[in-house]
Amino acid sequence: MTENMKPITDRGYKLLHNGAIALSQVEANGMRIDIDYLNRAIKNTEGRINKLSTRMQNDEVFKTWKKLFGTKTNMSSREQLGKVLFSELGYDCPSHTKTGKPQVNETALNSIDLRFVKDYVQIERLKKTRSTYLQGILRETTVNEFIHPVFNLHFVKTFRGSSDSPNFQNIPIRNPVIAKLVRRAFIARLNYRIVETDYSGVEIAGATCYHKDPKMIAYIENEKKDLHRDMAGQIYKLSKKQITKEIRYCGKNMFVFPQFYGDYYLHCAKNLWDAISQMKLKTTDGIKLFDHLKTKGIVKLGRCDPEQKPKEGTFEYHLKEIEDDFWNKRFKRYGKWRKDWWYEYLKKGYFDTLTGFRIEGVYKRNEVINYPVQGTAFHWLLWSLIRIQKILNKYKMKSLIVGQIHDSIVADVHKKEFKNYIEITQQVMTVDIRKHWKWINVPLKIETEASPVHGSWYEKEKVV
DNA sequence: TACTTCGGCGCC
DNA sequence: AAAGGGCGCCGAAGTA
Repeated sequence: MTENMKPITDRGYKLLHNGAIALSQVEANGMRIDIDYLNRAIKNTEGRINKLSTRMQNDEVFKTWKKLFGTKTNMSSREQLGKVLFSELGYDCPSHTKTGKPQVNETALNSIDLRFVKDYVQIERLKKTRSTYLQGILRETTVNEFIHPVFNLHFVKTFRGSSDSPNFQNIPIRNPVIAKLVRRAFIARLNYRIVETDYSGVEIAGATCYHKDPKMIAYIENEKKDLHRDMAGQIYKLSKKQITKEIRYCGKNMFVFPQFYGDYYLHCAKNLWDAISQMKLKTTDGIKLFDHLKTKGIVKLGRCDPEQKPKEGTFEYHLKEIEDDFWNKRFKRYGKWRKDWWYEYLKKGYFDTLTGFRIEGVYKRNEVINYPVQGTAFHWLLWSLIRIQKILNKYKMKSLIVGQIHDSIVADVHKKEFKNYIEITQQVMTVDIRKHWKWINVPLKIETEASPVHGSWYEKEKVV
């Protein structure tokens, strides 16, 4: 256990006890791996890396690099690349690390328009894929072609779980090309299909059990209401009809979630503003967002200097107003909870989760607000996993739980048990759990995705 | 050679 | 008043 966490109720203790037993079975089950595919994929990736590498070595920038570092030249050294770009070639260094060195991450590199730099970013992405994933999974695959990832319950200070050897919880999914390259290696057993069941919006629901804000409850209960869309509309001054999927995405991932995690308007304003050009945002009627905002009187982001008050009429000023409105009007009760929860912690020196644990020690405000929510959300998943596995065992079903990713359960489901498995997860994760924890004050929803029989994890598709 | 720290990046 | 929460794994560079 981490030093500052302990169960303070019988239920809390039992959850971890039964959770450890359940996860040990998950580990023993393991997931089937296509070794032949992995070997092919490694070779292919190798080829792509070599091709890019050759092109880079013929580039003018590389000559400068070699002049600077001679025999010490290492094309995968970010530090060296930083010196080449920011000291030698005179490009602007947008930011520095906490130890004062130039930051050479993807954001910084994307600001430089050179083929050499684009090739570098691409090659690093492929190397990450090769080493951490393709080779990393192959290394952990046993002679009978299974991996058995470890699922820990006692390392994470928020009461979440973690996974290692290999880490089952960070397999690529957002970049579709990389996702396919890696996930194709995870395959279903013969006559089985891979089924992944996610709790949707679980942290928002978890938080609602603490703050009990009636407006948030309404958002969750009413299928027609959509917080991310509403915020996107307020941010970019749009009507519901004008909001595209991309614009909603920005509202969700650059305002709503960051705000819940304790971010503030300056950071949000900058991201939301940059997204307009980077994602080429347009309304559903094809109007560029910059043009649209101009008609509403906003033409500038503002200086985004934390030391200075934002000027009226700027986008940052607008975001400051939205943030105020968000916490003091729209979700007034939630905003009050955050203050009360923090001051209560300052008085007592600890805080308790609804699932029966105490977290003691020195924490920052954002940690005190986030830990109970993150932990509670994971405990819902863990409780469900234990219950589902018990049912699978009790009825001697062939289907097996093979992994857990914080708010989702991955199983290898026998083709004849598919419908049954869906019913079990639905019952346990949305109905039974609310009988176990009476303080859950919002409906819980799940989403299921499944691969074809004999398919790979990459091929999963929504089950309706 | 073995170990640690840092920065980076994959995921929720 | 402060100003994004949580992981694990990799390679580079420094140290012993």
